[in-house]
Amino acid sequence: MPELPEVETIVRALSRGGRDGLPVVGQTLTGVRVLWPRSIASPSLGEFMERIPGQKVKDVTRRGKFICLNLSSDALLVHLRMSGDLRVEAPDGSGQPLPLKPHDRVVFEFEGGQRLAFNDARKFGRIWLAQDPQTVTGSLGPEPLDPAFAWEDLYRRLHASGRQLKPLLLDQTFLAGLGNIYTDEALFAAGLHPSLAAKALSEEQAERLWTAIRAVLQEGILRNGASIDWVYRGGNFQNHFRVYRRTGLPCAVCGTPIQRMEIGQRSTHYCPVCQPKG
DNA sequence: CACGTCACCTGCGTGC
DNA sequence: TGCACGCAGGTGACGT
Repeated sequence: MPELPEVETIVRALSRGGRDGLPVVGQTLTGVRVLWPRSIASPSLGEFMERIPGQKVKDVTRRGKFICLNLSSDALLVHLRMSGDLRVEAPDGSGQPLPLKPHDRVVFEFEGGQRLAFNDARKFGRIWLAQDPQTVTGSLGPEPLDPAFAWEDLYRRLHASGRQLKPLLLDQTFLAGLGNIYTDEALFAAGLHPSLAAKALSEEQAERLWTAIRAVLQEGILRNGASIDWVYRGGNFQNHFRVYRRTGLPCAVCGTPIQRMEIGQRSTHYCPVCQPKG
């Protein structure tokens, strides 16, 4: 499911409240229930459950598509992959434990009865507990919205690659945070064909791509992400897609039907006129 | 190194 | 109605 804007939306809600109304920052963990052990990537299940109780959530940050809950002595990292989500719940006042929802995989319990549920229908999501978050996120590429990330950096990295634009932009070690939606939208906004060789881009085209990537991510965040199908809650960027899942519909700029192709086993949507190959 | 293929999973929409 | 099939926001492990 979630790409950078969806993850950022969740991080902000966990920090300040929002979405579910309840922040987890400042709360102290009392324990964790693991209903699908494979959701825990590292350490072992036993160690994971042992190290959690007593740790307080200092703050919640994001690196690429990873959610990072910074605890008293560890970092709790969550990757939602395709269908994961985090849900904060307050105790209902009855004194009874809150019921689980379908596909709840891991439930964190806080002092005072509040909970944080990791829900993941497809079971692809993973959770890590690490002293140093870098051991998990260390190989990620630059943050596209980092003020220090300049268009010249993108240009240099594009020219260091022998790959096509689409698979390259999806590679998290190249740039952290883009997924299938925002890659297609960014390439459209930049007027670049998804199968262009990254090396072939001019400085001007690289700068356009840099601007486009940042603009679509910012717009996604502004709209609280995209909610598609049954998975994500709250965002409305899906109502503003210009190419993603719009196969056959007219391009908003030129009216040409949007086309769909496969690149690297991922469906790719583009306007054949606004995004020429040449 | 770049690329293709499969694996991991469940649920939903479509069409027969 | 039932069922097969294709498709889905992601990544990691392989083999070539």
